[in-house]
Amino acid sequence: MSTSASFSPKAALLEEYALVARAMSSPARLSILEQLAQGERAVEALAERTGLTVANCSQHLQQLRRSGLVTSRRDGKAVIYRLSDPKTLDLMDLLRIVAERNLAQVERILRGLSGGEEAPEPVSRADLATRLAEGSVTVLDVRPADEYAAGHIPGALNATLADLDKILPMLAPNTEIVAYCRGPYCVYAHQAVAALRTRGLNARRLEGGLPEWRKDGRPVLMASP
Amino acid sequence: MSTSASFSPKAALLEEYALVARAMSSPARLSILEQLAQGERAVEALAERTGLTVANCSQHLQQLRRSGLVTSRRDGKAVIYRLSDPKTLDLMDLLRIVAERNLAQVERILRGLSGGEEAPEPVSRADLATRLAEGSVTVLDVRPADEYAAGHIPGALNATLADLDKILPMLAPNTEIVAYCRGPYCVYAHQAVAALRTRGLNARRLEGGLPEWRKDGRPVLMASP
DNA sequence: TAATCGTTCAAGTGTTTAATTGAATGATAA
DNA sequence: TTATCATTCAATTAAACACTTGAACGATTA
Repeated sequence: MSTSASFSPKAALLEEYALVARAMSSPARLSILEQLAQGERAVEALAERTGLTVANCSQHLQQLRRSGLVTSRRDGKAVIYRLSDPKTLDLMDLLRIVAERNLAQVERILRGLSGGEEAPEPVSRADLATRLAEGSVTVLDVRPADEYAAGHIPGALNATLADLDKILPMLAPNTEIVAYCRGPYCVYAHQAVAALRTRGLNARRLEGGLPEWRKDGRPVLMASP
Repeated sequence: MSTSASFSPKAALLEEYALVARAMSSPARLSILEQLAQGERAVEALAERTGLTVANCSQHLQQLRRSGLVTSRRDGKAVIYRLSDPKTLDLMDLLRIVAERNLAQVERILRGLSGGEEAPEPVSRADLATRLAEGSVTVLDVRPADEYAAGHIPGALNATLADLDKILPMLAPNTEIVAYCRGPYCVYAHQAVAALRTRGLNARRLEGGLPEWRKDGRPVLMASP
């Protein structure tokens, strides 16, 4: 081009920034990042949870590593990956927010998740914390049982979407239910809220998910070892 | 995996988020976004300032439009593009921050801009505002003259890197100089600070650039019409 | 109405990417 | 050591992308 130096530092910087954006420009890699937001994971676990083959997942992880978003360490035979920077969570969240604000398609999909009904405003984490202290709320963790076991909001019940009916008897009809899942990219909480509301229950979604709750420094109950 | 959008709503959502990230995954498009952060622009102006051909620039703009990051309107013969959402600025800034924190290469390039010297901490916008009120600082706008004319921080001098020596006599040696340019993606301020410091002057960089200053609601002096 | 100008489209070329398969690595356990 | 297991590499195919060129469009002006 017409820039003064053949290797302008500015172009080099833009190249690096673009590398990070490119790492986030594939649904598969966003899915991996969402998993890593829950905590560090081995390749096989990531592959299983994202529905990718192990080899393919490994390739995507290499790309994420080149972009600096994840790092890895060895633990025996396994290679464990993790997010290298908590700010990556903020970046993913902002990416989602910008997409929601500017892409009509996103609005449409989210509306579809709520069964066409108007979804209520989510509950902020601060609100949930105060209401938990009062005991004026039932918290529902909509993630798979193993993720619940690895850590959850103290006092939360656990049920996947498929098991939702089984815990209905435990939900007092006049107490509001707050559902959460993995985080802003996870749609379980959206779907659970829609399902509960069609059953006449008063349910809302927690803003963000467990990683955001943890990042705020709020208490998380871990499984006893 | 499936390229056809909505098998599962979750996959469809990730696809949309990835679309936004993909739009930011090219140096050319980041360069265009940086220009649009200054204000709305016609295609030809964007092409000239980014060093792209008009046709190529137009293609990139189509992609940015598909991702929802920019919108356009017609003004006579010209089509004027602008950022559709101020949050895009935040997203670009966070992308840069994450890249700087996690890619050693970025650190290296930035160090190169400062001539190997340790660069001083940038001045926050709040600090500059109070020190401007005191008159205890000289502000230097390092952008091209036409961009300076279109709006700048009140009281700022203007000089490009090439013209820096011409304004040296106007800089009091015992008053700190604060240099700014287009924003966090622009390297002019970095380079100007390095150049001034080798001349023995006390210079620092403003955090962010004019778009960020404006976004904070701080005063900007516009050219009289 | 026709001519003009800025912008966009369509087609072609060379490069990069995602995903698959099967083989190669590297650490552990027998 | 050898066998085993999780992970990565290498080679392949099909798809997507960046950029160029020249033509087409749409609003303005002559």
